[in-house]
Amino acid sequence: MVCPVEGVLWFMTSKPTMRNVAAKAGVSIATVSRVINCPDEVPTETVERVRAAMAYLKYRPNMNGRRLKMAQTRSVGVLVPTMANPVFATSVQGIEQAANEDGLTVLLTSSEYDPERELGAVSTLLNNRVDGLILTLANADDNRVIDLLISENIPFVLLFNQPNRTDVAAISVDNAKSAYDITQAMIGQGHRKLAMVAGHFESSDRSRQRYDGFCQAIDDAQRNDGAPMAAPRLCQVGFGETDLESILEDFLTGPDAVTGLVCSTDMLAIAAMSACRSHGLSVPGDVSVGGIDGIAVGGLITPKLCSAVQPTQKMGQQALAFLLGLIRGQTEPQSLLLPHQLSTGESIGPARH
Amino acid sequence: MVCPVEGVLWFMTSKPTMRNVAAKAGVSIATVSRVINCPDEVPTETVERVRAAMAYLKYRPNMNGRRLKMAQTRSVGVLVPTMANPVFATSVQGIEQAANEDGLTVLLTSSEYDPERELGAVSTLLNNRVDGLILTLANADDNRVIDLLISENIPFVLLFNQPNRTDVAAISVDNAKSAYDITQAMIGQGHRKLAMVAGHFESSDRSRQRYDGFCQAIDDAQRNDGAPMAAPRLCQVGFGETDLESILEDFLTGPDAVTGLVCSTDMLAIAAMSACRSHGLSVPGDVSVGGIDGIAVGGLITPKLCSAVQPTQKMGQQALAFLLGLIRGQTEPQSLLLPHQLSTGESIGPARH
DNA sequence: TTGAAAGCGCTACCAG
DNA sequence: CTGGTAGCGCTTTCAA
Repeated sequence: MVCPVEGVLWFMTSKPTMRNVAAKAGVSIATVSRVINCPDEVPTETVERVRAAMAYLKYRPNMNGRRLKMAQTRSVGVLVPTMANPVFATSVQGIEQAANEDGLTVLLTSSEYDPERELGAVSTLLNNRVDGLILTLANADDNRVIDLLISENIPFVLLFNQPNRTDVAAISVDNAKSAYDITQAMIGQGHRKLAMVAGHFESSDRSRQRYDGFCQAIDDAQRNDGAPMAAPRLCQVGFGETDLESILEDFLTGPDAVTGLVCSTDMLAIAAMSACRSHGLSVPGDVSVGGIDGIAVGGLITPKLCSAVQPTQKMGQQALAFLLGLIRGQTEPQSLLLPHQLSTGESIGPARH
Repeated sequence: MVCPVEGVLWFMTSKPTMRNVAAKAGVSIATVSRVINCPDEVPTETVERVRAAMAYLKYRPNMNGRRLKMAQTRSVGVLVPTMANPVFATSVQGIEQAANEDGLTVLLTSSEYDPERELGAVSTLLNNRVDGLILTLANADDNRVIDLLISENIPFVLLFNQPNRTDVAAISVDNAKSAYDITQAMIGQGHRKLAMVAGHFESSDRSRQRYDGFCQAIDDAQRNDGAPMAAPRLCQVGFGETDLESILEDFLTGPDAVTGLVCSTDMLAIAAMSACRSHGLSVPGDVSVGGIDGIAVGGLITPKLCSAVQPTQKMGQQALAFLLGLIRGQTEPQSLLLPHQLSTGESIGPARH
């Protein structure tokens, strides 16, 4: 009986494997493997015969077979809150680009800011035996995901998170400092009544850190420069909130109306500016807005009048490079705080007519 | 000698496998497999013992082993030009969400609008034996990727592409019609001199299709309504172009200056509006701008004065549902044209963050 | 320079 | 209801 695997029937039935290539080229599968992985150790003539067979059969190496055998899977897992936020999306673009250059496969998941889904997503990624992970967590402190990753001893890099503990790898801007600088700049422009617009703290540790910086700046201005600052105010907005008009009403109207809004993120800044206009306020003029994040590389929009900018796509690339170092054991986990660039004055924006 | 695999040493050395679980629970690996895949066929008592062993050992099923064995890998590949464009990013968010609900793993790649990279990325995806693909191609006509996919007989859905051939699955708005409607609306507002701002045709077939619709609308207005239209003008912009100020100068100044710009995409509309302001023009007022795309669900910004909108996140979800149908063989490939909603008047608005 | 063979972790078939 | 077993496609010794 003809061995079906080296016969002809499989041709239409299933995808060609190394066996078929080997049979076609008249060599063993070990040789085919060598041609794929270390062609230098095989005579040119043989290499060519095998390559010809591969081309003829349209052979495609099965990564799953390889992964099962090898220690490394050459894949990385990525977890972000949502791709609907351009900040995260561009960072993923950076990750993907860098991964592509290294021939790594990217497995993508999103949590929608839900810690429960974070855990599930990471679990799936681990089941896939990724070599490492890049994550943006809702809250990086006391996080079960981090405990899990550490206990499983798998390399990971936090992106945008700025955790308390210093033994985990993290790449971020200095959230508190960014907010501090923006607030200070706005105070320098004469603002005395300021509010911060931020996401709920439980779904974004960045929010809380930025709020801290905001308060600190007001406090310092009062204390050191004797500026007659109104107490810092906070407007917390839930993720997914689509319209800030009514939410911001208390802040934008009445005798205690603020003259400036410091926003925790670009998206909130855009939303806030829209809300300002809905209330008949001009931006700038009656009110100023400042935002953190800044979408710079490949630059989309920076619709803020005052912003702390760090190119997020580049941050993604850096995160992958960092992760690679960890995977290879060449680097130790550490917190990397990237400098932000403060840009004041009006920048481009669809928000202005 | 103690069999190392069931001994104790592996504990620190390697990850636990079904063997270890089986040994711990005092059953065979076949039973462990059943507990995972069809617990109903196993007595409750046994199930619990096995589950306990899994928990104790922190067992994690290895998807690569499973994939090697099974016909389906329960993974899908996604290819977009870039995640830096919110339109694609939100669509990926939709795909990821839907995939997550179905327990599918998403492999993400990006082409940066480069056909060469498209082919490489898809090739990698196929090496991973994904069950199907969702792709946004630079140009879906006469595309080697499509030929490859068809010859390999693997299910795929085009997203945003609107190919000539009718035997491939595609989900898109009607590009020509969108541009036609926007242009018509602007003509209705009194504009007689219009230009289209579009990406280079070779890196986006949508651009060309939208330009066709633009020209058609002007032609029809002239022919049927006798409107004294100036000839349609075209400003082609390379992907990644960040500043349209000088590029648009010829269109915005001089005696032949246009009064309106129809933009092929949201991103271009944003950039165009910015350029208009740089030239001292108010938007709207001296000039009007209209854009196609529209980021609606999860909506970021729709900074257009006149736009054709179709929620892109939902499009991603639909694409995955469509793909699932193809994979299961329940659906035939067909082109799905989603309706666009024409929104005129000023709408700058944010939404989620 | 090459090949035979032993698995990687898993599923599914078949026999008990 | 359970266990033994034959691979899935691949890499990697170890011999020849």
